[in-house]
Amino acid sequence: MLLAVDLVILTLRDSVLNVLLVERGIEPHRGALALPGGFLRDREEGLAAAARRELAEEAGLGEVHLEQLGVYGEPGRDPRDRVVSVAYLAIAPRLPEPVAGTDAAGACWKPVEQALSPRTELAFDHRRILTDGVERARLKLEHSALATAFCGDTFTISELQQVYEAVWGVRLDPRNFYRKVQSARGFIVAAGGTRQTETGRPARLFRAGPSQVLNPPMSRSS
Amino acid sequence: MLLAVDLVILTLRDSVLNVLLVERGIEPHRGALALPGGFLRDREEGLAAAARRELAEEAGLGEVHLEQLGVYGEPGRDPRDRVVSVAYLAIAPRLPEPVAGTDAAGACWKPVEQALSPRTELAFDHRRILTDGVERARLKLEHSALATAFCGDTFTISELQQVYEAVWGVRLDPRNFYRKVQSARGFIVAAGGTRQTETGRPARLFRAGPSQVLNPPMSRSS
DNA sequence: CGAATAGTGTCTTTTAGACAGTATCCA
DNA sequence: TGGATACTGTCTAAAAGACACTATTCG
Repeated sequence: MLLAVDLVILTLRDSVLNVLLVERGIEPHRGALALPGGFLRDREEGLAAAARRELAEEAGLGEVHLEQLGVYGEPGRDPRDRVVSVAYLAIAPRLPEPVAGTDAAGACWKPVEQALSPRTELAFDHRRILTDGVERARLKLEHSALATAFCGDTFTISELQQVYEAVWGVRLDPRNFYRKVQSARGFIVAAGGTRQTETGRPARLFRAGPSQVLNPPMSRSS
Repeated sequence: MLLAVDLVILTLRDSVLNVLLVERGIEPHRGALALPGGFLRDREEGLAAAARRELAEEAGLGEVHLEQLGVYGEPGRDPRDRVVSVAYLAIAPRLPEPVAGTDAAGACWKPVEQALSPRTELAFDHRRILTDGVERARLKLEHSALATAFCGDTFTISELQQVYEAVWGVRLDPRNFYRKVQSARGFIVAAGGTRQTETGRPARLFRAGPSQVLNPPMSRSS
């Protein structure tokens, strides 16, 4: 019996939700796309530690949001052996460019919609894992401060709004959104200073607040 | 490396949230209380299947709500060997009496509050698993039809209200609760007939509706 | 009848959502 | 100045919450 760790790493690129995928170089499913991951390295490695290691090795990512997604261990999911995989969900802020200093050469960001389309072949049960990961992210946006994990250290409110719009696939009213995130206590706190965009009035900067749970929660409509 | 399954089995007894615990007969933690569970029996047994088997063997429970809670696999959680445990959350309706036809003789229901009090010694990291299971149940009550899993096939609205009050530890207004559960579409449907209580007007019977997700969600206050 | 629980109606306060209007930048 | 985005104010409709009231049972 083998224990593996798989990662659903989500980020925003050009206001579109993307996931990090790697092209498999070995059988089974050689040539197909897969979630980054690997087997537990040694018997004393913790699960979360293994996830952080894979995150660094395969994606070059350090301090990002990481949470357990679930276990996928049905017999037959890997034709070689009985493999039980612990899936983790990672949320990364927008990165300079694809993936710098990556171990797995074939790693690339792909829009989630494209990755989940029937035309894309994903290895093993990674389609299910990715679906569950995206669903988890969508649910947690409503009730937790997860959205800030998609942003850099400081961010504007309209950047935060883009996170919600991209992950949920909806359009939100900027004016109501503005008041809503401000009224959710502890969600965001003013960081001081402003950020200039291409055009228009500069926006004030904020950073993630102390609260992990959102009260009141965000609404998916309007 | 060993793979185990542990169960957080919750039910209501006398309007109090209870969890099923077994007294350990072997080392380590001999004599301490623990969540029911065990190792995967053979290499081809699925995880959910193993959870269902343990549910039947250790608690005599058949068709109950069962969902994955998480993986607990930090090195050192079991002094014998590296054990990775997949925790499942099970919700059972109120049962005739303790546990009939049980394999583990020492199985008993215990109020969750008591089980989590500092005076009770739980084996391994089962205190954490139980805490997570109760927290999951509390969260899911708001947005899903999980509450009906605590009730029998048919139930009255005040029985359903007792579930919320016990799990959340709050008092709810019966009149507003009544309208609330009725207005959440697909939550409960009339089953026909009434149930007589000790005193007062007989209550109409309902059964679980088709919806798993509650819209609008239930509120924890008032 | 009174006590107790079931179920309905209605009022008030709060919140969500729509949207007009002002502020501050760039070209 | 116009155009764009940031931010504020205000109105309306919907929902949450408080609570009076009627209905039906038992003793």
